[in-house]
Amino acid sequence: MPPGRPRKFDPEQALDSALKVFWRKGYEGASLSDLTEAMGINRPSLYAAFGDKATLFRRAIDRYVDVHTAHFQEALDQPTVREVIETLWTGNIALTRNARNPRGCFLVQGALACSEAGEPMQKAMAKERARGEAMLKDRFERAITEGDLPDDTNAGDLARYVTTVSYGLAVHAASGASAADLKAVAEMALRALPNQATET
Amino acid sequence: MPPGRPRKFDPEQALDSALKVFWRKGYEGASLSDLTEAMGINRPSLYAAFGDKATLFRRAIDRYVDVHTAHFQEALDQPTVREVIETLWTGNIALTRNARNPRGCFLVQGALACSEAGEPMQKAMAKERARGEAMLKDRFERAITEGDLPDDTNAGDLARYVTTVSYGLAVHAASGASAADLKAVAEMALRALPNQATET
DNA sequence: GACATTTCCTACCGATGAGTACAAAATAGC
DNA sequence: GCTATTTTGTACTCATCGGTAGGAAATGTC
Repeated sequence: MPPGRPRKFDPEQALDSALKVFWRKGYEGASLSDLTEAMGINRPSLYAAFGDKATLFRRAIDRYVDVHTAHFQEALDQPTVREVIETLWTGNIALTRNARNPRGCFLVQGALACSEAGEPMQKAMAKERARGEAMLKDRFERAITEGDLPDDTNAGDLARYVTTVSYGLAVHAASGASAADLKAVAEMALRALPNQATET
Repeated sequence: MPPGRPRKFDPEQALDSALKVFWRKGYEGASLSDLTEAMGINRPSLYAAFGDKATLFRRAIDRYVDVHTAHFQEALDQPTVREVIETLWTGNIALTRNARNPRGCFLVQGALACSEAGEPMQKAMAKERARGEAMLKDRFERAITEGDLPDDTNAGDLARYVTTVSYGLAVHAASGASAADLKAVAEMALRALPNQATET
């Protein structure tokens, strides 16, 4: 144990609490009072442990990606494109409708529209979303070489389509759509895949 | 002309300016100073003409629906379901990427995540989105009776799919995706429609 | 020109925003 | 027990938030 008074809170738990506040209220809608209350710590402790509000938000982004998007890698590891996308959307629905978390996707609603002060956060969220899309694109390019997708498939367009549906599902989830409703959308959206047209 | 000092601004123009601020920054990200500056009026004039910030926001919603979603009715009037959806998505892309307006869809990003103070606005936006979806559902039910859609089509699911893609396109547009990119997504998304599977 | 009416403008209000100063409290090492 | 070190808690800072008071200015009516 290092010298000095021991801290009375677990930084990881506190970060999880902060993430939930940002997730529900967005970067600008979350006040420091909201954050400290949810984290169970006082203001100076927050600043000592996490820096300012912007830094805390960035930490929350990383935490979200680490903890709540594990299904993303699981999806990429699926053997077929159809399973990749099915796993992703199913995981998205489970995530955005998980009763233990705020509704919707943090990366979509955390800082979609905001004032100048929030623009760096807006960009950070967009960058993170783009990173996910790029990973999908890579996965689909591999599928083309493997013969799992037709040679003339545009992997970038397909990846963008998949993220488009993901984001749309997230908006619906934020407004309270049920998991069953979202599931029906995902099933329908799967029909757009190349080589999947006549399977249903 | 009524008695009293004449107002020096056009309320409709001022409302358009306020809408753009809300559109870009969201309900909570838009300050009264942002609003009055963009509207070219001072604070008491704003309050006299529009009431408080919440009322102004609601007026902005109505204005948005009236002015910027005209393509929605045009889409509903199309003879076939495919054309309905094509017109809708094409119009959405044109709207959310119009250089004269903020990027993205006001109804999606205006109040997706916010503090308690913004919750009534959040609900108002969701209600407006749901209204659009309900109109699509009605249109698709009509298409079923007309034989334009298979009898076993679930009109509600289809409408939700269409709005899901719309919202996803809006998120992409807000992050700066090009119209061409979005158009490619819309084309792909059309492949999910019943009876459209093998047409491409 | 006097009056009623409406808008405009400056200057303010209390509340809350993010961020911090400073001292008391709690530990480790000696 | 004493010192060095770190965290905690209270109480503050200043800027900005949404909203308003009150008087000057600009019109129509008489």
